[in-house]
Amino acid sequence: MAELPKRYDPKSVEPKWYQRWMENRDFVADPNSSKPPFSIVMPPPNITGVLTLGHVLNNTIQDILARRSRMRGFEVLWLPGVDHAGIGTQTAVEKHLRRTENKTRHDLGREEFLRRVLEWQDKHGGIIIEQLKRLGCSCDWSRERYTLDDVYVAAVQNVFIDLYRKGLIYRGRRMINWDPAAQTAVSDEEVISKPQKGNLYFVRYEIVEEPGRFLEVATTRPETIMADTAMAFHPSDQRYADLLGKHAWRPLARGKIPIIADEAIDPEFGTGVLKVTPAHDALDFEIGQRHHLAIVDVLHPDGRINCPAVRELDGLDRFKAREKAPELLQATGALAKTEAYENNVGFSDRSDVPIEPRISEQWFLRYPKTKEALAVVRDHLIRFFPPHWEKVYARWLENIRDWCISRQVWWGHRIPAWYRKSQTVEAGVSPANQTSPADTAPTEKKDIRVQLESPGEGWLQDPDTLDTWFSSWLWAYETMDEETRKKFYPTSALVTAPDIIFFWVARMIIAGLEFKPGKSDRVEDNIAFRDVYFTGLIRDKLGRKMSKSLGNSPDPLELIDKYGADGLRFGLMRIAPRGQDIRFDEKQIEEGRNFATKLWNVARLRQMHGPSEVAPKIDNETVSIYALELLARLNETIDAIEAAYREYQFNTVAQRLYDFVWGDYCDWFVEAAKTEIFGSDEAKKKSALAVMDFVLSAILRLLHPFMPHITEELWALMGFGKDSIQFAAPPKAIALAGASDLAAKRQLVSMIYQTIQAGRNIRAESKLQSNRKIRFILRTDKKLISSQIPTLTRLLNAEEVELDPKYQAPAGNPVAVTPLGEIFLTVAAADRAGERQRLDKEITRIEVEMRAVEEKLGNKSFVDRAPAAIVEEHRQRLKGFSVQLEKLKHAREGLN
RNA sequence: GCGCGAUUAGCUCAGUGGUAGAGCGCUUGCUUCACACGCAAGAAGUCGCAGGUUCGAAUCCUGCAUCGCGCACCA
Repeated sequence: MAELPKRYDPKSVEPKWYQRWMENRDFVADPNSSKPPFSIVMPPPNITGVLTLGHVLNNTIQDILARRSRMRGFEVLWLPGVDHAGIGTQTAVEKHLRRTENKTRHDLGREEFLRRVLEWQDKHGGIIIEQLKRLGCSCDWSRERYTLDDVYVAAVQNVFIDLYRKGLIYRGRRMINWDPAAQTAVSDEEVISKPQKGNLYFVRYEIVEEPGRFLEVATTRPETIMADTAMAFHPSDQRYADLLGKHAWRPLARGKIPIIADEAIDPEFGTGVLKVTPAHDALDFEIGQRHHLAIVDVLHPDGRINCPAVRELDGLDRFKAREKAPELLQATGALAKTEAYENNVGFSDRSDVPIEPRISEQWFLRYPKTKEALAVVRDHLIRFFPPHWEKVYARWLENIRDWCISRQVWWGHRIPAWYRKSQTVEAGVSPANQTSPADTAPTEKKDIRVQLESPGEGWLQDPDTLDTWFSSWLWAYETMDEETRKKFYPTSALVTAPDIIFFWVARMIIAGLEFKPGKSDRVEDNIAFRDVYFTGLIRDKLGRKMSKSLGNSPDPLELIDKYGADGLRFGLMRIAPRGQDIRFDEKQIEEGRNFATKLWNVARLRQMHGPSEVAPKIDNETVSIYALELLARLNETIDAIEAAYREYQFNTVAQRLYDFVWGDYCDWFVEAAKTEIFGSDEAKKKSALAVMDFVLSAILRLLHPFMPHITEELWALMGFGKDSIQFAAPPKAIALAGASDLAAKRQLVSMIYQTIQAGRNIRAESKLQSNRKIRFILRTDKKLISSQIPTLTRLLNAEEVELDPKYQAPAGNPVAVTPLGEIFLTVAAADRAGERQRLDKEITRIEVEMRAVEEKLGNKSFVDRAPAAIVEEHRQRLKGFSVQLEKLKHAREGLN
């Protein structure tokens, strides 16, 4: 075996192994396998997206689950794919079009525009898939799916048709959220409310029946006054009771509007009077319905004012009009006053512009199976990690409203509905200046056909497409063919960010329950997944969300170049507490890289002492006490890791492995074992190397899910297995109970290690240079120790450690009290004053601790009521302290 | 307004009733035969505040404060 280079080089190792894994088809899932199934479907990233740290977090976790399951003997399917992202992709292409050709999609026409999107997709699509491969993701790429695959499109359309026939999908004119930038309807979930600074305008409306008397109204939207069709106050509001049934003059687009009373008005707000604008506000719309008010729409779909009656405002952008309207009111004396005001405004998640509430004819879904969806989570047929998301989920389902599923974009799944040619197909663009109340009842018109194929001559297809999430909600099973589904559905786990709990997770649960893709009709066979793990959000060092505009989002590919995929994965996982937001700091990735180097080097050390054994045998009886301690700790680590995995606590797994490898293995065991490795006793040397091999092999297997490349490389280099580590069984705790005096031996090791630390401490405190070889004297009555002197000498970096049970220390000799006895530093030059100070400090510390323990033991309640073991522990500590104190005080006296 | 989460060392975070922890940063010493992406030692915390339960609280309960998130309201 060639000597390993000093540093691990991920750049050459990582691509090499990934390529080999692909060539061997190691990630390909076999639906006919006799192994038990484990399956995950990847939350599909946008096809034209690029890898973000969020993706890294997400997919590393999925890869860990997949790889661990593969090692544990499961047939693993990790199904990857991409999403067409309707509005997102269309917007990107439109922007590009505007910049390069100064054209809109309407200039090109639907067919040409879609051709351009495909072009765009060819150019930018698939990048993220290659990036996921760089990360080491063990997806079954042969099954990569796309939400616009032919079969998938057909499935989505069939689901639409099915739900329409069941009466759950309907078309209706209703108040929806309109995105004036993207010019499409969006769902409630796509609206984000943000506080917005603006003005509150107090406008006076003259009473028609009582000229000279005015009703004053506070409004934030003076530009919609032309659409007012009533004035309203609370029925119990005595201030205005006498005006009920009278009329007011609308100050812009002057006209008579009725004065009404409605429970929905808050008398406390503003003047207690509301101007009712049914076309442009959801609450006003409801009031309008109750009072059969006319609906006047004064906005174009792009947000410009549509009101020829007021020439000054007509055609103005809504925000310009909001400034202009008060000026007009001012001129006629209708503006009483203006106050600065901050309120919450709904913004489009997509285009980040204020949403316009708007009446529009759209397709809606009345959610099926909401009660069942609540039940499967409440009864833990599906488990959420961390569980507090169950409440968020339940709240959403309990207050669920119908889902507006049609989008006025061209890129996406075309709605399989057909209209007779004679009928105007408006599709979301509602005619302006309606004068009659909208029909909000589900429409079931005779001249609509919902089916895949055109009914024939004279029929036009609905121009709209479906909400992207209306295709995503089938992702858990429509990505699988029947054979695959039989083996792998329901999926085992879902790993996702919590911000799509409503968009995706909840809807997938509903889809599973409604469409029953499982092998039987039982609920258990149809829920989309068993466990849902919600990751945290990755924030920057200052706690801000990562965003393109802030430029605070590091490029994961650069991080991979710098630290290796394994370093990035491990570093990130170690700081990602379950379901808590993560503050990202590149330092943490550096630590991941350093850890990889540490692992590499300890393997390098081992490899310098000859070839490893493939299956090293450990003899509990002949093995050194340090080895026994290490093996016991390995067992503890394995147990802790198992428990952490069960709770999806990946940071705990990573931390335990880090501590075990760096601390227990490298810092303590390997250093102690060097006595034997460099010693002349061949049997002991062999035994020490076998333990090194045994534990290193276990370490590699435990680490493989987190750091797949370096572990595979070392597995091969060390010759621990002929086959890939990917399918090696994870280590199990080994039986140590048989080892004689295990507890006593472990205690001895602990005492030795504590003595070493004490010795190192007095050396450092005595200001002796680390590289200076010095003599220690250990005063102890423990006979066992003599055989451990070489190890003590090595770990103390001493010239010699002398064992002298009767040593009489000269005055001023540095000393530390340890569980083994006292350890002395024999240095003539030791600084007496410094040593005095050190001892005083130590004495004070122990006295303080002692007093606390004494106090506790003096408390009768404690002695009577605390568990006996704990009381005994305190007694032991007290005894230890007094012995220690006596010795330290003795040493201190010698210094006077 | 309702709900959820957070508050522990300078920073990022572990720690679910019994001696306050890690990594980074900082200080000191070291190129010692795997590793300076390293080794060794050290300093550093009234565990947000106030009550309560308990022999004993960072940990359990109540209230409050601050920060963040979600939902509702948003004239």
